[in-house]
Amino acid sequence: MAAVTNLEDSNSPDTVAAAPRAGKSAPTIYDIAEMAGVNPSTVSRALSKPGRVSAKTQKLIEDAAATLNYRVNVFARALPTGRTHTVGLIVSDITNPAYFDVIRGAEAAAAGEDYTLMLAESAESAAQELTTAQRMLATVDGIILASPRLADPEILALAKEKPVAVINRQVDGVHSIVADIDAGVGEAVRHLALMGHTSLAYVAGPEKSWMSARRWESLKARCAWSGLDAVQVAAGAPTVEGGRRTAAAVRASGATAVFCYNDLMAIGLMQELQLAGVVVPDKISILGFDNIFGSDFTTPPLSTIRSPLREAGAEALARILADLKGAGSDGAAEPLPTELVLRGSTGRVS
Amino acid sequence: MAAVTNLEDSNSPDTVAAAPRAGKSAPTIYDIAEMAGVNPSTVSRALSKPGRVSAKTQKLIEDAAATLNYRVNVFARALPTGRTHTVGLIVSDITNPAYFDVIRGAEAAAAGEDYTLMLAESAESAAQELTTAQRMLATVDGIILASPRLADPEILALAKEKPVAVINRQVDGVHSIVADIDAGVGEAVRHLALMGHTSLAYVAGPEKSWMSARRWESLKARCAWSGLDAVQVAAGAPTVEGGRRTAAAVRASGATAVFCYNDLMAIGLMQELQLAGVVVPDKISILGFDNIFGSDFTTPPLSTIRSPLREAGAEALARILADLKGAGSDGAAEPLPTELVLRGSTGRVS
DNA sequence: AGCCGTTTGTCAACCGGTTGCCAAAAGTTG
DNA sequence: CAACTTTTGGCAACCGGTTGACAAACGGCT
Repeated sequence: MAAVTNLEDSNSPDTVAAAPRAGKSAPTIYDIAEMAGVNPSTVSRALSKPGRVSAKTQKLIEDAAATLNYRVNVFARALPTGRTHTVGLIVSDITNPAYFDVIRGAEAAAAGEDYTLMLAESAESAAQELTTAQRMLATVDGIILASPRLADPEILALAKEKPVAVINRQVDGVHSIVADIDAGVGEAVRHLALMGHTSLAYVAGPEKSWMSARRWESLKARCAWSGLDAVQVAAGAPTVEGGRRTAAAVRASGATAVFCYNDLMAIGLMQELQLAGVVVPDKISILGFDNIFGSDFTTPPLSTIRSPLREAGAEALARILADLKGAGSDGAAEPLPTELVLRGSTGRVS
Repeated sequence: MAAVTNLEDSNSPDTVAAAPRAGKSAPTIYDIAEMAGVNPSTVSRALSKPGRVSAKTQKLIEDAAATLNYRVNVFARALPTGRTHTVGLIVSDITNPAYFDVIRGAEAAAAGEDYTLMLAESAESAAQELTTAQRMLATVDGIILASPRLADPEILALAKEKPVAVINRQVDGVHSIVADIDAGVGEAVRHLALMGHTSLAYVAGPEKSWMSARRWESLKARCAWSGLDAVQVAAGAPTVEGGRRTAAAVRASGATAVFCYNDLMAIGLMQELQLAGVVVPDKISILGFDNIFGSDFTTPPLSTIRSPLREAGAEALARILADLKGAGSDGAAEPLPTELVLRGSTGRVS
């Protein structure tokens, strides 16, 4: 488990000063109370309940707090309130660059609201995801699950404890942030059809991945509509290595264009195919999903369907904060847009 | 310790929109005390001070804790002790894949000791790194700084508060985990000399980067020893984009082989050079550092000097934990080994 | 049994905030 | 100016653990 802390605190990098008080311990609201000549509870209110005390006392207390360089003790605050100003984010695989943007987006949104992000990974394991989530439950105010491998009931159980938002998944009763993959897939299929492809294939990701199934359905539907063939030819771990392993099945399928569950797999597949002498895109076109870091390093650079991951992260965090603030959780927002990023791994059928 | 599969009441009040309901309060040591017929403080000791209570009572208490499915309230514990069982890790840029392994290594080491990792990023800014670190100080037991941009005195100041370990940097008086770059650089220079190169160049990273300076020194020393020319020709942000910007300077230098501060820069440089029609490695050989994810996606695949980042992360965490446990393990361990990874971006001089 | 040194468990005082309840102070109104 | 309403600040009781001091219980020994 790891956390991304934000840094709204504009405390001066005070070189020295440390503790104006003799003792080394940090100043408390009692110190402030004494200095301002009021009761500790008044200090507490001044600092956390805006408007509860008079402007005059407020100023008095804020000044005292400033000169003492006071910072709340988050543990002391969390003990009675249960609130930690922290939101957890669990990703299925931290080495998947696709999560960069999710993390960045959530982090930025958190920082803006004076919240801290706690990051953890589940190593593509549903069991680990569950234990991690339950461990987190004790120390965070809400949880974001990015591409969860958990089953719906488990997610709902978590949501009963604390606000939960899922990314790349649709779970009824839980904030679900999903990209409108139909848009990107539609664009891609149209493009491939134009290039003369008639037989498309899909390489699936993990079987527990809701998004993998969703992508396949979208592709299938679109192909049916366009009168193209579409088959799912393989599945595997959503990694470069996983993609490599599907090469044989893909070749055997005879398809001239193949969609992969994500860019990582697409890259692995392309590498393996090229190793076997298959020219991309002349012999076969390859498409990924996500547009991750490095997807343009390959030769040819990978064509892919871009998802607004950063926005997804920010949106997930915003939903949780809204829940926390008691604001009535609004309905499902409209899905985020996706778009086709055309590079060199797709081309005219030979 | 104990895995906690706690699904409790499965009575679903139908599809209520994410009620942040607190749930029935978690069991406390008071509940355990009552169940076991002892005093709460005895429970506390049984659970945290091994050997302080008799084996009989110990068992009694552990059983009660197990049946109640008890978990300590970390806030309640942290309040009087100040210990949070959390270690912070600050990386300079979370989108740099080089940190994947650092994070993974530290995370694994932490999990093994029942600690939690808190991750933060400083966005390559020394100021932000400092505020982030100071903010973290309040909630972690120790801090790991990966490739810090901070100045030594600032790092030492942090180390005075809580245990600190730095990765990719040498700071006297602070746990410093550095790779033995001389080994990898030596290998690389020997290889290039063999290939006929006589004029090498170095593209530096951020000026505040200790590691960048160190790499340059190592290269310079090695070249002097081998009778080769070596010049630092440019510097820039340690990113793909930063690497691109150095292309002109690199070309102008006339060097036939260039080391880049890291793989990201090497990739950017190579892309820009190729765009200008320079053939790699025929016209110019390129070497990176770190062996990051994606460095083998390029054409030609990047030759690089591999650092044991994962081990570094684990080692840093171990040092901090040792400090925390009071074991004054000061001794600077021997540096971690590096090695040359030869791929396609280096070759015989034309 | 009497004495003495260990264990082992209990009491109570924190750690540093939050918050319900109440009374004093301030502000309004007739 | 009295009666009444609204603010504002203080008191004290938590939140759930940890820990020093101390006494009761225990065990060994003469």
